[in-house]
Amino acid sequence: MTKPQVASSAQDSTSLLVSNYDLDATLTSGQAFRWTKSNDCWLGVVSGHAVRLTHTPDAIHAQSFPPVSDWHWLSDYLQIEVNLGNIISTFPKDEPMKRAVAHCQGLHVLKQDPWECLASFILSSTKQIVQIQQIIRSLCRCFGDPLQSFPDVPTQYTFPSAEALAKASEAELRACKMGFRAPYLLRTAQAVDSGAVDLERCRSVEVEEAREMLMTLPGVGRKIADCVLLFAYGFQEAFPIDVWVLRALRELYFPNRVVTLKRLQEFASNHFAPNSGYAQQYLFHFMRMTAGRRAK
DNA sequence: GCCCAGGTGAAGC
DNA sequence: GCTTCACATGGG
Repeated sequence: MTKPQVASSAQDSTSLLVSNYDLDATLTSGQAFRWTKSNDCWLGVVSGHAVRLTHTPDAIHAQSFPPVSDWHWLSDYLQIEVNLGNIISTFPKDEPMKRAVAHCQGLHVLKQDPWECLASFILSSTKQIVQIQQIIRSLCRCFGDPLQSFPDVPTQYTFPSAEALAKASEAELRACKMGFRAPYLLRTAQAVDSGAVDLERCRSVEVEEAREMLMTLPGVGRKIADCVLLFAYGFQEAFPIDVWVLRALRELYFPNRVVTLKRLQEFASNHFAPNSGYAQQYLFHFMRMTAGRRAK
């Protein structure tokens, strides 16, 4: 629920009323890579706005630069209207899922810009989250546009457009330390910029067709496609399986058995339906938060 | 030095 | 079809 807004006048801040929302868990769970925290205040860029967020028990307080009269872009990004209780009630009532839910109170799945999400996850393969953040920071400094921002923070940059990256050279991209992912990002940027692949079209087709479209892009396989389907397009049935989730499925659901990735993918989309995407994100965050201290 | 990280694509059976 | 391997880079 948002506070009633005065439609005509721009405001530099607002409060979004929330219940059962954990901003820290949401912004640190490996969905989005550009948020930084200092003094209990999250700083990021959403829809071309520099944003600062703080959290109290019943509200997320937001500041925008420049001021705006409509905050829908932010409440949509944060998915504050989503009722977590309803979603969690659809999870399987098994022991692993109960433990994951207990560790992830208030974790929401964001709704991000498709291009930013796609490009970010192309850069994510076999990288730790801190390194993905470093690469993307460097990419935004080199190819994004400097943003009018709060006077007391470093310059913020927009996420570079497909057009901007399509014009870059592979060597310039490699200078952002993305290694072998550089040609993937470059060729994908060119495909999106040229219109060969239309990211807007994924909004109006079924999940299978959207996944097929995304997987035609270089550097985009099943896992990265599923991340974009879930984190940008809101397909709740997507279930990205990375090394952490693979570990979760094998250790918690199929201990001492040999199960192929394909078989696990089939199991997951049935077992965790209809909100498998949320379930996946809870398992992912649970595994990372408890790494090294989980009883096997 | 080693192994691992929100994988993918190509080459080999 | 399935398995194996190279691919850059940095953290632990």
